[in-house]
Amino acid sequence: MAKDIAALEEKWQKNWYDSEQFAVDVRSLKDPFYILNMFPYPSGDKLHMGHWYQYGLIDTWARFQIMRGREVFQPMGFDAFGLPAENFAIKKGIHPDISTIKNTEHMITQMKRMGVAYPWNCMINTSKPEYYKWTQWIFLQFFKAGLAYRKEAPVNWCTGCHTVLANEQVVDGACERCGSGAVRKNLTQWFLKITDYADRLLDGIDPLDWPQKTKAMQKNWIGRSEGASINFALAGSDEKIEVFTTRPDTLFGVTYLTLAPEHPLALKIASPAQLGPLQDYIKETEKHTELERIAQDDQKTGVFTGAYALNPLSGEKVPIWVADYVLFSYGTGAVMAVPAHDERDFAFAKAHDLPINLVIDSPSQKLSLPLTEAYTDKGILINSGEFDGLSSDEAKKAITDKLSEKKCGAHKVTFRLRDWLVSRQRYWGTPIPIIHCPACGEVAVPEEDLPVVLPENVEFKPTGESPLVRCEEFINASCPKCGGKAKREADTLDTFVCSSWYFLRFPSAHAQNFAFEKELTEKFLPVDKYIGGPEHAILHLLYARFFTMFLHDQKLINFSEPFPSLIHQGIILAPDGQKMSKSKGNAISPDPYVEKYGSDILRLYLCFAFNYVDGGPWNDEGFIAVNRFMEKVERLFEEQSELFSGTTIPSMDNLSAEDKKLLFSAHNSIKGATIDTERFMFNTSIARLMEFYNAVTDYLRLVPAPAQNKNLLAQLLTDFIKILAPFAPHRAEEIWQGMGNETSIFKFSWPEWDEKYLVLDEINMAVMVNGKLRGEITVSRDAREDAIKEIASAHDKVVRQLEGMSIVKHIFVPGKLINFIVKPKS
RNA sequence: GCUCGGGUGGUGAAAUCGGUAGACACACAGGACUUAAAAUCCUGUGGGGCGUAAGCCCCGUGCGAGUUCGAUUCUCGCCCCGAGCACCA
Repeated sequence: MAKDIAALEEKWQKNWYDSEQFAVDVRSLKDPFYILNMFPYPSGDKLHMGHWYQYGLIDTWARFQIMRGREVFQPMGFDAFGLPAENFAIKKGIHPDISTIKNTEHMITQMKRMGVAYPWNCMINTSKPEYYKWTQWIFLQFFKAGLAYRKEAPVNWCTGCHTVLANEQVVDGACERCGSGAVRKNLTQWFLKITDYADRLLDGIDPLDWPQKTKAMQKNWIGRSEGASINFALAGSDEKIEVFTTRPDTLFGVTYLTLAPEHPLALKIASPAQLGPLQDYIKETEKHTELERIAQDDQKTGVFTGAYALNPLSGEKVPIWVADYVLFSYGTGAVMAVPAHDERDFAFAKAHDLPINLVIDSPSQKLSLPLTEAYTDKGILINSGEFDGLSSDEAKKAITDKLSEKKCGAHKVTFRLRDWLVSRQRYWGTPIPIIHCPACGEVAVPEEDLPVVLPENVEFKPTGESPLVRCEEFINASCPKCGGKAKREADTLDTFVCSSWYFLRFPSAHAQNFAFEKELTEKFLPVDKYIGGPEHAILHLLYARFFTMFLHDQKLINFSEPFPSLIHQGIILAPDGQKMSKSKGNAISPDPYVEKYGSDILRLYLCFAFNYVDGGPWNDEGFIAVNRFMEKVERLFEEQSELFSGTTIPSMDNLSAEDKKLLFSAHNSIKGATIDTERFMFNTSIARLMEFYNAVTDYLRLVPAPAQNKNLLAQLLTDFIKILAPFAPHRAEEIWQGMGNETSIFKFSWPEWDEKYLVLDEINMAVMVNGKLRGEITVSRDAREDAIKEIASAHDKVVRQLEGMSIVKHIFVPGKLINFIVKPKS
């Protein structure tokens, strides 16, 4: 059996791919329906269960859309640059270019074994010069627009991967890839100015048809806070310290200022006596990884600078401290500390014996010094001069206005989002197309010289310095401006840059002269339905939106959101309910199941056993169920094979009661499967299909052969197999061919249901007494309320319930129920 | 700590503009076919109680309240699980 299935599936794969049935001629499509799966990175050489779940079931959805008459475009490519692919190559001891080619080829073979309907003619690979040439080109557009810049900044350095990381790639203070601790280093790096788009990225979220959670995560990541920037004058100097606060209402409660260790004024303002300890402290904080800083989060360390600042409104003189609980990269890198009304400031003040002044009174609890904890809620101002008695909200505005008036502060909005660090000190990535000239500075590589090709013969093991630095023929160049001796930028681009525009490339996958052809791109995009894992909720989805907005502003495309509609597939867990992982040894490989049962059965199982967006633990028993169903279906079509020759379109007059019942079930199933498949409810779609099957076999069993309506059966079984087709494409093609058809079932359209067959002559209605179900009655479809009331009140059980009771009123829901409200007779 | 999900039979799960909870399966039990088993087909299957039986009654969607003729669905409070964020001033 197993062998036959393998041969059967291979036959149809050959059929589809040899005839290029699913290839797309992008120019001939009029109204394309763009279904996009997040593309895989070839960090391994095999498709895992997650790939099957995503690509297999979305292919089912795509085939369904094809049969519904849509001009489906469901392309596939490979996100081949980047650390995962490079680390794989290092582990195997081969060049990443070779391992990438091998891995992608193997993955394509496996996808074909899955039987996906991809337009292979539109495939892309981000590590090929024909692609990364345009990644470089887009980078240069950012550069020319002033949105790609290089600066020295404290950055996250991964000690394991020997490269800097983006903020988004640091998870719990560690590298999201290798888990090594990230240390802070001051380095000169390339950034993309995503912060310029913070407002638009935030405002664009609400209208998106995305999972609620993903939208919330992205909003939190962008993290808009409203407050004020306030200037504190340095006592005895012209110097000013700017702080950001969301609580200007607590300004009179400031008892000290705190600077981040990296703050440029920190050492500058230090008194001679404090300079030594301060330098030691700053050096000490640099050594710690983010991980260590988080671990010691209760102990608030810091050192006094010896300098003082003046409160702009109260004129009070407060000490200035340096502490590493203040982040240099957020706000202004300096905060006004209000220990009475901020937990962190409170902890710091306690630890270093700094004064605590109460300036907000709680409306609900009595506050008095000494406080046992900070009171961080809003309240009424006290000890705040002219602002006493105002509420926090009123005071925020009043104090900010006053500061603006005195020109020492202003209303300000700050974002949590930082600029995106895109340079990496690793080999396997897109070279940054910049030349450093001693005379001209950073110069863009001229467009006609693109791509800047990644050299092959490079010792690429990570050392902390870009491997390209040591590649003489690469690094040495002449300045495009002055022609003088210059050096190329040796860093490569983060792989997330490659994937921030790939969706634009697919319709013009092989274009030589453009990153993407404007007309085609605008015809295909934005993507109609985007599918991928929830792990990209922030990183990729945020970057891609940023790129799209930028390219829109450059007038290169006419839309600014790439993915108006997105869903995340769930995660298939190991049978123990844990995440599948190689290290835990609990991973279920799809391969043995494909070998034993075939790819359609694996696909069917994944469709039927889970709610698509939830996923869940794998279990073998459900697998047997779908295999059994498939075999029953094949047997049914074999037994009924004579139906498909010699029958004609059924007459819908003179149908027997059984015929009508069958027709009802069939159309009910068609309707359910259509609606449910459209909304990714594959499990219930298959349940409807099983009901359809059960209705047919009940009919065959209960209606004597001579009375069976052959024409009707033939018609309905034809509908049935078409519904099955997207879920079990190979097996359905085989059955379809067995029915005498010569062209692929996917060239035929999905069946339509007719509401008129869903209207029954008689309907069941619930009968309730005081809201409790007491019985069921069968009434004629067009029975009137009073007639139904009469029948219902005559029902045995109702009669019993009505004993000694009088009916107060009744609730009637047409077609559903009648509910009698009764009370004891007085 | 904050944000967002979720909690329904022995199991995977259905059903929420409030309207007959548990569709469709798995597993299990009984039966048919078979020398036997497998496969297949039929019947039953939320829990509890009463009854020889047909049947009847009560309880039931994490827990406790509330709104309603009626709540898995809405509101409030709580418990538990998952995911994400986390010194963001």
